[in-house]
Amino acid sequence: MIKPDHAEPGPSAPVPVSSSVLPPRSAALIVDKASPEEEELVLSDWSDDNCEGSSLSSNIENNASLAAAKKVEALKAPQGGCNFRPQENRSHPRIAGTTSGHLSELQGRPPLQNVRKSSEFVGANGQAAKRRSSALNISGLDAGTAECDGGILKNRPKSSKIDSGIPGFPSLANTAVQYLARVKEVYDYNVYRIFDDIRKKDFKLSIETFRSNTQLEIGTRIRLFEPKLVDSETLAITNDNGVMIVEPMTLVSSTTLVQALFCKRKAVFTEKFRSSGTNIQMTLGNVCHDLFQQALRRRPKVISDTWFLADFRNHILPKLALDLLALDVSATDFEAQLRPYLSNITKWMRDHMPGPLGNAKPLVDGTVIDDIEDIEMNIWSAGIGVKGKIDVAIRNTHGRVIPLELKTGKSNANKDHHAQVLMYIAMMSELSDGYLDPGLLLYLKDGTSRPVKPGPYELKDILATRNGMAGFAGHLTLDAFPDPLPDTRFCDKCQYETHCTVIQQLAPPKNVTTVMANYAKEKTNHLKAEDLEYARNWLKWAFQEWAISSKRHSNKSIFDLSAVEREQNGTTITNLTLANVEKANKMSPHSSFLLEFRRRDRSPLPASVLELSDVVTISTAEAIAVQSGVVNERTDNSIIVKADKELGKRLRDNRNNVYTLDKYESSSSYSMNLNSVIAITTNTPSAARLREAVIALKPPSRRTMPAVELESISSSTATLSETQKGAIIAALTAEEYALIQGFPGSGKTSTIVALVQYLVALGKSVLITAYTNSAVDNMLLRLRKVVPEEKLLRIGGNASTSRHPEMGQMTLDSRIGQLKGSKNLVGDARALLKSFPVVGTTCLTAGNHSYFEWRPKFDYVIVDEAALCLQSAIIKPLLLGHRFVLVGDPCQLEPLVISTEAKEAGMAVSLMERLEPVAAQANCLVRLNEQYRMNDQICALSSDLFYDGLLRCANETIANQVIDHMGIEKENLPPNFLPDDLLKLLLSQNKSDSVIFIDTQSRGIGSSVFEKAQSTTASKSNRGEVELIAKMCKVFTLAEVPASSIGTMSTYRSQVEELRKLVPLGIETNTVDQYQGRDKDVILVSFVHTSDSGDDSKMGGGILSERRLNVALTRAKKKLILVGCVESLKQFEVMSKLLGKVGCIYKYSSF
DNA sequence: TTTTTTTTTTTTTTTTT
Repeated sequence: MIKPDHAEPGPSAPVPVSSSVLPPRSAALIVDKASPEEEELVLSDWSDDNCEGSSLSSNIENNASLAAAKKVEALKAPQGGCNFRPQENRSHPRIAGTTSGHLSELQGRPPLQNVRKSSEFVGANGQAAKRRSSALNISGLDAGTAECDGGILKNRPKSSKIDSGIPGFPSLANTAVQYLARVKEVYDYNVYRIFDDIRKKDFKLSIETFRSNTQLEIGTRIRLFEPKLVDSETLAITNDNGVMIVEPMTLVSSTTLVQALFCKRKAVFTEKFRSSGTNIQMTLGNVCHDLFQQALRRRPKVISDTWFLADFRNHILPKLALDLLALDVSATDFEAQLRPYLSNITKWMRDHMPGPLGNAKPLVDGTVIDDIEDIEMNIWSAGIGVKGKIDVAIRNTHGRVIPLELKTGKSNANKDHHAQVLMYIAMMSELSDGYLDPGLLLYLKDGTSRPVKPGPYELKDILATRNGMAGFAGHLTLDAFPDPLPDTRFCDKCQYETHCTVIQQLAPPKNVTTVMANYAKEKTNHLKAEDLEYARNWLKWAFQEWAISSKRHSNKSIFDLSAVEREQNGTTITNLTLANVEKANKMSPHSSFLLEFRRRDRSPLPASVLELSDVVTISTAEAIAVQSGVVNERTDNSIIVKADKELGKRLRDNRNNVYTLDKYESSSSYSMNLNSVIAITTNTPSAARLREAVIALKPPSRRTMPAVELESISSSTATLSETQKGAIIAALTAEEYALIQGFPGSGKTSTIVALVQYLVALGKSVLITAYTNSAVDNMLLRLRKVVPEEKLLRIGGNASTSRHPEMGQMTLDSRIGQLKGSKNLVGDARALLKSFPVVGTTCLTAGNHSYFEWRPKFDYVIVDEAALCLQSAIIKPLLLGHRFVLVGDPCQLEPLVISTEAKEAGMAVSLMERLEPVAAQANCLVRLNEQYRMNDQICALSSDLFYDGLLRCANETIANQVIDHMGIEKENLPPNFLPDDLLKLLLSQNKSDSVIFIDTQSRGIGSSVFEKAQSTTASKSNRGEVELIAKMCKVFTLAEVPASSIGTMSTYRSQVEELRKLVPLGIETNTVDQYQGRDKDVILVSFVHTSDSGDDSKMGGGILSERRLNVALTRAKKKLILVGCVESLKQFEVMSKLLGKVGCIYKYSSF
């Protein structure tokens, strides 16, 4: 038996392979010139056998792999090509020569061919497209039609020659020996009947490896690579044969996977909670990566510490100010810590980069860099179910592309880093020819570098860990967390300590040591049973919501459907060409890039598919998700995506590339809600206070207001009504919190503005939040008129925020921009940013932005539209202040909850609604019941139906306002446009004609004008109502009612789309939900339902809720026109009540 | 069992057996 060479003690350092010694193109191919037969035989020279760090393996493994290799060889031989690559010969050239003895064993076999020709390499990027398109002639092929088969493209070459180069480990690129199956039946422990989607055939599958110890459930998807063929109908995965990937479309991030090697439970928290938080080491790491990659991109003439330092100071530091603030590190300190890294980066680049940048010295694996193939190469692999970003993809002089992973931490042998590179190697091999090239680790702290050589068993071990992770990651429930570590030594350093211990109480782990159980108990001692119950409910509901939404829009479809199919589903645009690339900021070398895509056939892009600020992935026919970005601009014909980097060189240059953009469904909002729930359980005084108010429902209290103060208020709030003043006083005197219920049109924004104005005058600090960016922007723009702009700061915000020029000045970016050239950036930024008394941001951003981590607490937190906000979304902002004021109306729209189960259990109850009874009793609730919007006819409807008659007009002028217009000449209308009596009603200036219900009488008549509501799979529409409403709008515009003061609305999205097509220009059409908070003189509502809408009683209940109807009825100031089929609508209780209140029901019949 | 819709780049960066 031949002993693997590196089983022998080898203290000698690897002999560097100089490129001048070896023939070009074959430096890695050790060829024994003496033996012609062997000339063809390719041996790897991934020399260096100081393998402790480079392999998890031991001698046992190597012996085993040798044995495995022989098996593989035996298996393959009959098929023809001999793909055997003797792994035991991984040694440096000198030793390679001495192994000819055992090489001779292999003589007589067919020579190896085409195994490692560089021309076969097909990378994820450039080369990929180029090579494959020429080889397969798909350049003329419509990528839209390129078929997907579970993530493995059908047009991938099925070469029988491809192998992994690692005996005992299958090629991941060889689709001929792959199975993508579903478990149909469980025969026995780890014996299944599966249906293979590729061969459309049943197989029996037995799992005989110790790596898989969980039973698969029926319906589970699995991918098998090169399983053992027991017979024509039986497959086996054994320790030595085959690899199984469970749920391959569930992508586990390679970094999470690596974390799992330390603590599986922590890794699952990372995937599901993604709690933010940074530290100095992480920041150093990010900066070093950035600098390294910048140098590779820009290739300065001379590489030096000075270049890096200048780049850092000029371009990175300004963006880093906020992070340093959060870390409380000065720029000087940070720079001092950075310097040693810079010299190591410089040294590595000078040594190893090709000229003129460097000296092209061989890397630690003996190979020489030819070029940099890609930077931050993004890979989504549905083959092994892993995703990741490869720091640097190096092309060496043999044409092989290998991953280089940069690390800034300690360089002592770290299995985790090794494992991460192994995943990158596997993913890259899948995209190329299946050969597992070794990768490299570079430690920038001390400049050491290590090769990472793949071994079959460690690869299998990591993939087994991935399978376990995928099970937990794909399972969105409170009990889908791995058991905690047995001991607690590292727990207090873990950022998920609270998550972990709280969830241990809510969902006890299956196996837990007493030490750990006690630890968790102790850490959660401050929580009462009701606190835990609250956390349990909200975590459970958040997971339910997440689970439903991930089922509906899953990023998995990118692997299951072709681009054309995905486009039909409306989340994708394909058949695109890259029309233009430019820098977002031409002055900055660190600028992001704007990638403009157009249809290849120049046709217009589908409307409303990918919209502004949607996150998208960019794919080509060959590789999924080569990059991600955000939609920055959108016209009929082009879409511009903003991305951190350019597309790889070859991708960009290949004119034949066909691109596909897919909407990326982010789950971060669910994570944020989950984190918020955890936040209220923490052991801090502010969380304890909030628990008392929110969970224990402790009645709030008020202080008495000194007379002086009272006086000063009345002078500065002269324009406000008495109730509005009352609201302000309630807020000012609240010890814990106050609620302001703003009835429709009651001027709650004015009240908030006055309150903030007064607080600022008193020298208090205020955080202003709302769930939506537009509500926050709206408030700040109003505030700007009464509070100096220097006191306002906007954190976060979307594209439309920065499009308000005035808003732009208030944003964090522009505020920090003002400090340009500062000698003490971090200190100055701290002083400046602390000085703003008023800060505006959305609820979710308040819970996530680093600014709020260091800033002193606010005196007040004011939440607008609080009744629209989930309790879990509101917790984090409330923790940022000493007391809070919730403003909203629980009688209008409630928080959006998709899961009916969660909704029925109470998830849609907003905090405002929850606190309302306690606050009312404690005299901490003020109702703004005087409204400044509707005339008394319109007001009465909502008042009677929803407010027990409390809602009333603020004054006579409001109560008596009627529509103002110029009248119309009948001859301006087409003949038979609308009946005369209807025209008269519409334009009537009698107040009693302010509310008109137009009964379309369409139930059951099958009229050609009123089509039945189209019950498609999606939304509903009613063509007849659209036409009627469009006609009425026309009447109003002819009578010179300004289009901007007319609005149309419907509960259904598709009806809104139909309306938008027909309604005269300038008239706004929205869903009812979108109209909340807004008003128009004239409002026309389309109810859509007719008799044949399906199961009416259930349907209407969902969409025609009391709250939604309340919003619909309270948007019009002077004229409210309701259109619907009375017969169909009156079966809904709330609608029949409404119909009883409407004075004027006009029966419309088509003619 | 249907419908509303806002957040949010992504994946990573480090530390610890």
